[in-house]
Order: sequence, then C-alpha cells, then structure tokens
Amino acid sequence: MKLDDIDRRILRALQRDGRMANNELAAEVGLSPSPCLRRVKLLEEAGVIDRYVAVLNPASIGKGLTFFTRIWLKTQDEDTIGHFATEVAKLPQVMECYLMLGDCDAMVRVVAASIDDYRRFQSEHLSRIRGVQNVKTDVPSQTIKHTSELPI
Amino acid sequence: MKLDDIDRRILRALQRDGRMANNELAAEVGLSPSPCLRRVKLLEEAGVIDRYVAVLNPASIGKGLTFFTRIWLKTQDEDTIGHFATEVAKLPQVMECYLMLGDCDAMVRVVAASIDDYRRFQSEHLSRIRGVQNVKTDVPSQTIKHTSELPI
DNA sequence: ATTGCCCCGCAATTTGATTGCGAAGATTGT
DNA sequence: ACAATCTTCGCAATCAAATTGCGGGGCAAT
Repeated sequence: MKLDDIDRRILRALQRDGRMANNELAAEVGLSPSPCLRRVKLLEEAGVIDRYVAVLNPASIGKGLTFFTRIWLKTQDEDTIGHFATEVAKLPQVMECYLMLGDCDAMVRVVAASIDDYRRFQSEHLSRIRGVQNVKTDVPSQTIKHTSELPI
Repeated sequence: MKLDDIDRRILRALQRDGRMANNELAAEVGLSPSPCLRRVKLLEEAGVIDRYVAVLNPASIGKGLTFFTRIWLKTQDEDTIGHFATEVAKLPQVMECYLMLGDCDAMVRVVAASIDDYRRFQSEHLSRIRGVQNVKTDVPSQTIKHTSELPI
C-alpha cells in the first residue's frame, strides 16, 4: 500500500495514542473528521495498522523483570525447530522469540515476577520443550528504551 | 494497586483489543457499562494501563527486518553509560535497549528496511555514540513470537 | 477544454461514552 | 447479631463522538 504524508502523520499519531479521538486526530493531521476516519479504516483493512492494544505497566501486575534466554537445540532439523517454535509460542511468559543463525538457535525475552519465578519457568516450561539442549540466561540491569513506535 | 478478577479480565481484553467498545468489554467481563468504564479509568489513573497504541505491520512501512546488536563500551563508568543511554534512546530505529551485566554492556533491537539500511544506521548512528567501543550484530532468521500481551 | 476519477468537507444520523443517583452487598465496630 | 458505613453495582438521562450519504473541487489523462 502506498502511503502519503498524511497517512504517515496518522500512523505516527496513532502509535503515540491509539485511542485518540478521530476529531483530534483529524485536526492534528490537517483533515476534517470524515476523510480522516476513512483513511484510518483503509489503513486497518490494508493491514498497515495491525491492531490496537493497551500497554500495561509490567511492574504493576507483578511482571517487572525481564530475562533474555539463549537456547541451543539438540539438532537443527526442521522438525525440532518447528516443534520448539509452536511450543514456545504457547508460553504466555514469552514476549518475544526469534530463531537465530549462528551461535545459538533461538532467543527469547521472558517476563517474570522474580528471579525464582523465572527459574521455575525455565526448568518447568522452557527446558522441558523437546529438543532443547541448553539455555543461558542474561538479565538486563536496566531498560533504557522499550517502545512499539516504528519510525515512519 | 490491588486487582480483582474482573480487573484482570478487563486488562486481558484490552491487551487483545485496546479499542474495544466499552459495552462489549462490559459484557465480556460480566459488568454493566458504567462500572466497567469506571474500572478502566481507575486502571488508567493508577498507571496499570500505561497507554494505548496502534501496532503497525513493520513490513508494510518498510521496516521488516530486525537486528540485535550487542554493544561494548570503552569504560563502564556512570558518565559513559549515561551518555550512551540518552543518545541511543533518541534513535527512532532502536525499539529496545537494555543495559546488561556480564558479557556485553548493552543490547539493542533495531528495525530497518534492509541490511544496507541497517549497516548505514550502525556506522552513522550507533558506532558514533561516544564511548562505544565495539558492536556485534545478530540477525534472527525468523520471528516466532512478538507480543505486548503480558500474562495476567 | 472536457471528461472522469479521487478525495475532500459538510451535515444528518446513529452509536457509544459519560455522569448522577438510588439500591444492594460487603465490611467493620459495637 | 445488629447497625452504621463504605463500596460498587445497575439504570437512565445527557452528552460527545463515530459513521454515513452526498455534493463539490482539484488533478490527470484524453
């Protein structure tokens, strides 16, 4: 889908505030409400806007800690990787999971309430996925930035 | 803030669809619209709901590739780290940045249109931040999961 | 220059958000 | 156990926002 300057302004605004009123959005991007809303709907239908979400404060629901875990699989055949992928995707504590080329086979970002909470998760869920040979966990000492706003 | 079961259901629903109509939300969590909306407002004021955002499809705006970069700083003094943190946070291509203990000093997730786009970013922005000694980039071959839905 | 197309803005309608109020249930202290 | 109090609910009225249809203007191609 081709995006013009107004579309980009709409996307920027909705990435900042996904619940912004259409009137306000229209004023910000320099349109009247109806064509503005029409563009938003088009962007949704085209899949440029994937969805709208509420962003929670992890600490306030007892998920304040982040862990990065690198994972090595026993083998790198499609079956092992595929099974790992489907299983790890089911774990709600896993916020991100990437298959990697090179050193490790996969990397996941996990949220947990505490180190013990994480340890339990690792031993009871992550390590039990068939094919997982080894895991190594890194703990960030501080989060500098964590956004969903793509540059546009 | 203490959360009861209805609050958690509200949070789960709004993480799935942050623009859900209040009537629909109320029906889903088993309340009438007014107390439901009141709870949502309280959750917002308490900071449990941080904000609402539109989630874009990165590929559709030409930011389809993800890169992980580990960063080593020349020194680990507060000044060097602090300067790095403020500068890296300004870069819109940087979606996540964590300070790490152990091997590397920081890790960032960067989005870019292409490998060349990323290379340019690395040499023109990342490596030029004062104190940055070395960087190593890993490219995920596949994204298995990438969500903002915290388990609650 | 004229035709056709696209996208705008206006205005009317519908839908949803918001607020005040009385009632029901839970909690605390006597 | 009972009464006072606090909390949170649901209803209903009001208000604001979303949505849709329609006419008009600008731009491109013929």
